[in-house]
Amino acid sequence: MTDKPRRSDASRAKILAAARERFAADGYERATIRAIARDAEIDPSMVMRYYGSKEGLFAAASEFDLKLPDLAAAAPDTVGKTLVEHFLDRWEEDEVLIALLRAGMTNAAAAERMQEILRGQLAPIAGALCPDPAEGPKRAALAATQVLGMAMARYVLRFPAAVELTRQEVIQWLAPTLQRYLTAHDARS
Amino acid sequence: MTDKPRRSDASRAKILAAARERFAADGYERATIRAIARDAEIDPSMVMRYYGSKEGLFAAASEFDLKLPDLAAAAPDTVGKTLVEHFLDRWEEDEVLIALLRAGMTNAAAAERMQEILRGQLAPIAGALCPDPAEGPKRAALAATQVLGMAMARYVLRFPAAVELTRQEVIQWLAPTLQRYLTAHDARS
DNA sequence: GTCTATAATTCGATAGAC
DNA sequence: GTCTATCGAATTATAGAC
Repeated sequence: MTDKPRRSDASRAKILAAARERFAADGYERATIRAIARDAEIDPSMVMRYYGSKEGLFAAASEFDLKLPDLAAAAPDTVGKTLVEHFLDRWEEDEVLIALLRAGMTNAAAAERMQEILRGQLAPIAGALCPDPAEGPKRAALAATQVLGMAMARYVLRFPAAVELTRQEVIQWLAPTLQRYLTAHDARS
Repeated sequence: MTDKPRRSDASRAKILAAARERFAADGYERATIRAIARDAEIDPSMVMRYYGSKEGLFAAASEFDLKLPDLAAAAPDTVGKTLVEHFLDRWEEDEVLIALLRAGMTNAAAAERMQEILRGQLAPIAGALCPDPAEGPKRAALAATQVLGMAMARYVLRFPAAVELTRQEVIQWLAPTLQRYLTAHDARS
């Protein structure tokens, strides 16, 4: 499947890096191909040539792997804590998640990509953790509401009180919530 | 403070209603003044005349009152449930909250408006509920992460598993979370 | 592969007749 | 108050020279 390396691979990588930054910072519509090209020190027409259209560029720039750890292997009662710590790291090391979050609010392709990640990467693990495997999608969605809500308040909307939370505080407050969403036998436990 | 009714009040109201719909459905940048005017069956130049600019129109269309009930009066252990029920109603009856959520991701004025609502309307109540009144902003921000995250997943991104949750399920899963964020003595209780 | 030039739209905003 | 006409700027995308 892997093509032989093209001579333009360096340019393509620079474009993708610049695109991720711009989409993360400005959202889909405000991030212009011109600005991305300027950041990448490349002619705008090259971006079109390589990725066909703005949508194609976004699709390429928004591929993402959650890199979830093997939660089943860890102690069952530390699932929530492990997950919060993992997401804190991912939010802060990779701007693609922020880009998806910002763009997903107004761009259908971005919203769909988030759905794919949820369904393909988080739901299976949730199904393995919760009492009824059939509830995987539901448990994953619940966990996503809390994780995405924190990301939005802390990294996008930048509510002062959410930004000022220490890493430890985020972990301590959110871990029990995720633990319950993913492992509780029913909502009232 | 109240000016005498202008002859154009009906037009202004129609514009505001159309603006709320468009901003909620499309976000700030994709919602055009031309489209809003068309929906309101009014000339686009009238919108500019009445509200000065697109930003002015958004500011007028995004005024919002959470209409929070008097939580201190209710039974202390039903605070979470009461709050989830209230927000479910507000999300579904008033599109301004969705508009703010969508627009807040790329528009600074919208994000600021959300901060005002959090600080002015939710934080005081949180301060009255939690053990240490000084923690009002922090507790309110935590509650907001969960409430906004659910709204995003259910009404904006429309994750199937989040959309399919019944009203009862949303209440049962989220109520204990909000209860803990707002009333727990510390994160680990 | 790279760049210039430009097509084709669309937008917010303004000027001015009536 | 209402509308027509239009400006000026910005966008994605394309055609074609080198």
